[in-house]
Amino acid sequence: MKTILKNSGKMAGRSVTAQRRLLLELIRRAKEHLDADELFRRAKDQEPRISLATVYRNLKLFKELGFIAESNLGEAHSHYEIKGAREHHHLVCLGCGLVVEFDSPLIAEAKAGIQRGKGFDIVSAQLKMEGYCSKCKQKRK
Amino acid sequence: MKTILKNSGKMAGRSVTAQRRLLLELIRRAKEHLDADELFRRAKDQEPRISLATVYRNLKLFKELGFIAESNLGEAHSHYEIKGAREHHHLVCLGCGLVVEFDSPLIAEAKAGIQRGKGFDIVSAQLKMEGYCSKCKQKRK
DNA sequence: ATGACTGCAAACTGTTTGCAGTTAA
DNA sequence: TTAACTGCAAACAGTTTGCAGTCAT
Repeated sequence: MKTILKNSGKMAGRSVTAQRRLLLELIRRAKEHLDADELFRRAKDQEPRISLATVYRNLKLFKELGFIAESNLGEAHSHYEIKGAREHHHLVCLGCGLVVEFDSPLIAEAKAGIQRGKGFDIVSAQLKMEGYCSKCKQKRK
Repeated sequence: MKTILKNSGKMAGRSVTAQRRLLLELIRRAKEHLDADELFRRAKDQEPRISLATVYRNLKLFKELGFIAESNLGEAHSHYEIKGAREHHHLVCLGCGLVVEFDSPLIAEAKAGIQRGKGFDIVSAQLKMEGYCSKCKQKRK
């Protein structure tokens, strides 16, 4: 975690604190997408004095620095995850809340097209599809 | 608006109230995406006694019935719009907040692929891209 | 007539902020 | 040393809910 903090040219003027190391480490380790509250709970296990405000402040910072990605999966609150090499997208079941990740080369293609067509410099693309999974599809009939 | 309310098979058990007619009409008329508060403000012009709670309750209902689509464009609150024939997507500028709508046949293609591959019954697909518009691209250098 | 709907105010949830003390550089 | 960061508590914005009265059917 030190690596990611130290290596980024954008980290200029930002301190590497114990809280930041811990939070980034927890986000990296997490298999699923974490929300702020879950991250807070996990952080508190190891550092009981950490505050929720610090979690929010640093999530915001990590996002600005491009370390993590934010996604709004239907619910009221946001989820976060480490920005990996491959961009992936979300398929959410409206019946049971199941979230499936997928990737599609078509999205990258669309991105390139839009970039060219609209003169935008695109930083991230996020596709969210909603529907019913095979199980819930049955029940609805 | 009566039409949309009356014709839907799913409208069973739901009353057609003046507030619902008004809200749906306002959403339909709006060119841009409305948020709950803006919709409330517009509704109040014509029906001063309407409450914000009613706006929220009905937005939720309209969404359940499939009349409108919800989108989270980076900000804290949601935006709504009538579900039209053609699905469109959003390109948001991180610099100035500009929102551009676009459509891409590739998305429909991706949808079909996922539907086949994952056994999902897909109801909606929403692609959000973030980046910097040509103007903001300049300023950042 | 009666269940669905509304307005109102109060409650809640997720997130942000002011401040005084602490820490990384 | 000092600007950046933290914890705490209080403030906020957006949204939801309980209740008593009103309206659509």
